Amino acid sequence: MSVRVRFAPSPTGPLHIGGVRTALYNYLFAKKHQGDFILRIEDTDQNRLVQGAEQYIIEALKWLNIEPNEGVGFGDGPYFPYRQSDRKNSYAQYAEQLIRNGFAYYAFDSEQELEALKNAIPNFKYDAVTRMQGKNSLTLSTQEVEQRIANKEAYVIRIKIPEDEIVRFADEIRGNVLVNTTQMDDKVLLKSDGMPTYHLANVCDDHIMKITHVIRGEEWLPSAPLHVLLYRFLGWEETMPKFAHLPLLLKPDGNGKLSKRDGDRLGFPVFPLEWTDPKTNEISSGYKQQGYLPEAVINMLAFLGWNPGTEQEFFSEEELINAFSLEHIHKAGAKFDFEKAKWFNAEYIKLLSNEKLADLVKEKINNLFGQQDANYLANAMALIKERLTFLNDVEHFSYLFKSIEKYESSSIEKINKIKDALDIQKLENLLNALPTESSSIEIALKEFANQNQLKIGDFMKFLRVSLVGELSGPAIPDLILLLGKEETTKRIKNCFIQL
RNA sequence: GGCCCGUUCGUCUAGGGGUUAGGACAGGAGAUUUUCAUUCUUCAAACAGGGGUUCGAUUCCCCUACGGGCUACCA
Repeated sequence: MSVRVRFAPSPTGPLHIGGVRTALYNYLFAKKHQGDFILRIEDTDQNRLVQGAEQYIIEALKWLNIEPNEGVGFGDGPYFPYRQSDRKNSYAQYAEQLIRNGFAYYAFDSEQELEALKNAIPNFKYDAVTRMQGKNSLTLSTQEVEQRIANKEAYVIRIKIPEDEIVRFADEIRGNVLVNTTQMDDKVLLKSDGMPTYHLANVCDDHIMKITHVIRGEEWLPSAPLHVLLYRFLGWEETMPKFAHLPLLLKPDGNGKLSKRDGDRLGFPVFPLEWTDPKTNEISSGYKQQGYLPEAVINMLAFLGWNPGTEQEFFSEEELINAFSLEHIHKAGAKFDFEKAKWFNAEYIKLLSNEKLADLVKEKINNLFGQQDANYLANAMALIKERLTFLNDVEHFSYLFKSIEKYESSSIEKINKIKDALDIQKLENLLNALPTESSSIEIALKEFANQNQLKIGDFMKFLRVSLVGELSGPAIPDLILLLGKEETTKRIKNCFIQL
């Protein structure tokens, strides 16, 4: 049987980086086994839908190149539709089937009645010992139940959890997990608005869509026994998917799982793409807009909870697919490491060709500094590639694209004394006759300094401040080569005058 | 509170009955460089605690502590 896995987010907001990792692991697992990766939108809670969230999920997966081969936004497959609200009608019949077979029941308890029960009974849960105190088809006569339904009275359908049984299943990551049904409660399967809850919808759809492995976050572990029971009661236990519950992504500091707030608080993105909340207009930053490369994000995320078992740390997507396995997933939660994310990104930028890098930043550069020649831009990238942590860092290198507007004051102090010793006319002559190869230029500059009794360090500092505006940056000869004789001469004269 | 899951350097992790407990990020020191960055070398840094089992436990078992998750007509 071929592997089929799904990523099933709920469109209640932008896709969180933890969700992205879940999607990634599903994707890698599917590709590794030549299986299918499905995107299913779990929008059974109509109250929590957020405008634009579904589209965001689709775009985020596209940017990261973890594209499903079936599902909402990625072309229909054989189990269309892939949005649960569009499958609404199919769930009630399964809930009814459970009732017919004695595995579920109607419940008419109002919100207030439930509240009263909670107040009256410490640690109340709707279960084998308390369900006989509720208003449901177990306590009401058949006639009354029919009457209430005929009267269109609101009701939910609850699962009837067995009284005292051990439910067990083998988690692919955690091994055997067992729970006694006395710990479980009669969860609502079908809500009063006719929508299924996650539990019912998820089990039905996974069965119908022939999902073979459910790979999801650890927050689902406690409800896995409920799902196992549902498969059993629905008669699908034979083909029940395997479960793999992933460790959670935790806050970098302190405790708890990573949340949207942590990004704002600690200054790193928790979302792949920038997101504007449609209600509050609040903007949350995205990896893309911050200048991350999708390959770096993927590589970084892959290593948060998984390892290849070797010391290799850079993986192309193809290598990731080959190396991936559920056995190498760590059991404990992983604190998100922002420093490591930055490092991965810087490394991936270094791996880029000058042309590719130029291509990625040209829009930003052109907006900031005016239209640049493609060739020039690529040459400029060669000089700063190893200085970039993010693509956006190119904005700090204005001196490559326009003349120096102001010199850093502390740098000026350090080169003041050179003015008396330097013959600017001689220097201009030198520049006019400069070689066209970096190391030769360096030799020529050093000779010039020697011949004119200039300390090489002072001379270089002067050149640097002239060309850059401050005392840091790429090698002087490379800078001269990039800027060209004319611009170089202009900047040096300018600086000399202003000193 | 109850239930479930977890615990190796600050962080991500490898390992697994006998190892100098390995790597990476971050940090320190040094080399290279006119500067910064890069690169290279190098240093420091961990098996939560207590009981077992065993000739031997970081590794297996139990307990405790700590951390996390769940406990909705949310997913």
